[in-house]
Amino acid sequence: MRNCRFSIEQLPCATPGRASRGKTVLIRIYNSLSQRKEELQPIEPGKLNIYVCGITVYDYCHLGHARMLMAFDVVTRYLRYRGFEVNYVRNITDIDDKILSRASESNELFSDLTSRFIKAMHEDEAALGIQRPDQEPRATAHIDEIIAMIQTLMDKDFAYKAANGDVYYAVSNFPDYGKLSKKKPDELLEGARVEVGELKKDPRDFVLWKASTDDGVGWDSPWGYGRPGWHIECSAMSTCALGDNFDIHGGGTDLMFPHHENEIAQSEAATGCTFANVWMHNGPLRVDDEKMSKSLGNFFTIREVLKHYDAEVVRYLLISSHYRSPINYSEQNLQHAGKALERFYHCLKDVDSSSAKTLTNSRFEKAFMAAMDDDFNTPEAFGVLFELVSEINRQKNEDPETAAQLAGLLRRLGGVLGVLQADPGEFLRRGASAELDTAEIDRLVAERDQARLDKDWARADEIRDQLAALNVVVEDKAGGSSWRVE
RNA sequence: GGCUAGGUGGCAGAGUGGUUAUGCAGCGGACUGCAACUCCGUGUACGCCGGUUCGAUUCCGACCCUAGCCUCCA
Repeated sequence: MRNCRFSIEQLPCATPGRASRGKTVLIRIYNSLSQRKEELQPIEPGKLNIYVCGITVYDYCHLGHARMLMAFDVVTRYLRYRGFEVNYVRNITDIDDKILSRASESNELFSDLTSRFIKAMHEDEAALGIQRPDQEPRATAHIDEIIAMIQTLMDKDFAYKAANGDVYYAVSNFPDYGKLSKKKPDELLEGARVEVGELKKDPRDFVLWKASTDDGVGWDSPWGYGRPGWHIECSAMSTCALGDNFDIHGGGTDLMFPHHENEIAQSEAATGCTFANVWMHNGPLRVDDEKMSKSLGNFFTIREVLKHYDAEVVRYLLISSHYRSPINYSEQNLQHAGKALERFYHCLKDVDSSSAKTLTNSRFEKAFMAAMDDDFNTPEAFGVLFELVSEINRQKNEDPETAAQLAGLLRRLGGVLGVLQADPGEFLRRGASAELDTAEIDRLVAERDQARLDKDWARADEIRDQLAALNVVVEDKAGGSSWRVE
């Protein structure tokens, strides 16, 4: 059974699509920290501060990144649709060992390398229809805040300088360490794979400031020239952007330990406040049922995938499973995703909703919200949208006006999830390759229509076969045939 | 080994203490010149073994299996 982790419990006077500023909003929380479903936490009316661990920009974004970006894209889109004023912050880690080694390989400034990949990331996001965060802080722009936080930790005896110049966090001084990932101190100490360095006082300790060696990249600090550790960057950037305490902290489930655990340790030790109220972790992405990795040869970047598959199909695949479940990226699942979208677009194609009255308070919209309120249950929400498709098809002939309104609703709710915004005819013809002579196809289809009017079935079938050889399928309709690519 | 999360019909994927998920595929029907497309209808499911219960896929316990994390990782 799937536990409810995060559910919008109550939103008085919530007029869908309209801001409900100033209303009292309660969020039911059942997250990794509290493990209590009943716990209700009021949040600042109408406002939600979200911080998500972003990307370390040393290469093109891959499908795993897309999964994370998509999960929180849907979260923020839905919360906004529900009337929340969302402040979505997602950082960029632009200083890191991997970045430095890549820069040295390609013989360029590390900042040039990160600039390139940040630009690429923005392109990939846009291609997938992912809305940009409200703030996108970069680690290198927050060195002062990072140093200040480390200094605070030093002052409070939560950090110490080691013999080699590195500064470490003293885990043993933070009693709650492990509360997020539910690890007990002795388990961590016993873990055979935790390195026992002479520099660390405790094997669980982690680096806050790395003394810089000979690569030349670094900043001056009270502990000497160096650069920040990864974990402290997120603590400093989130606090700087959203304050000591904020509503939701997100990221991939693989970051829960040690990254998010360390963030809690750093921030709560430094500020004395509860760090994030809710922790949301998106599940992993797998490829053909295996972990995606370069060594397995199943590693895909977003831009590679989008060369072969439609962005909306990829989006549908990524959000048709629950955000916490693993997703399996495979050819077969992509095809299923494409088929599902075709069903929606076929429905929309036949009904013109452009001039229809906006439908409010529909039972479909209520069901949609009920699904999404319950921890962003996108699979169930899509189930509701498919029911809506059935209803539209039923009403199409009986009550076109109602059908048009329902189609408008379908588009509007699809928009909340970032899908169903394309022109239906255009979507259904996507995949038409450049070699196809569309004018010639149009001519053949028209000729076949005439042959059918003349009841020249032999000629009509001949043309149909001819088109089929080009992978073109004709669809006969009352007012003339259309075609699409198989 | 430790921790965490799972095991649902041919596939994908929700959910529930007794009542339809949904999509794809299959089957039946409508439509069609015949088809295709589309639409409508339709199912064989809840890892194994115990327990609680009037009743469990749903709660509890044991077991088996899988994945993630424990090292950089979204």
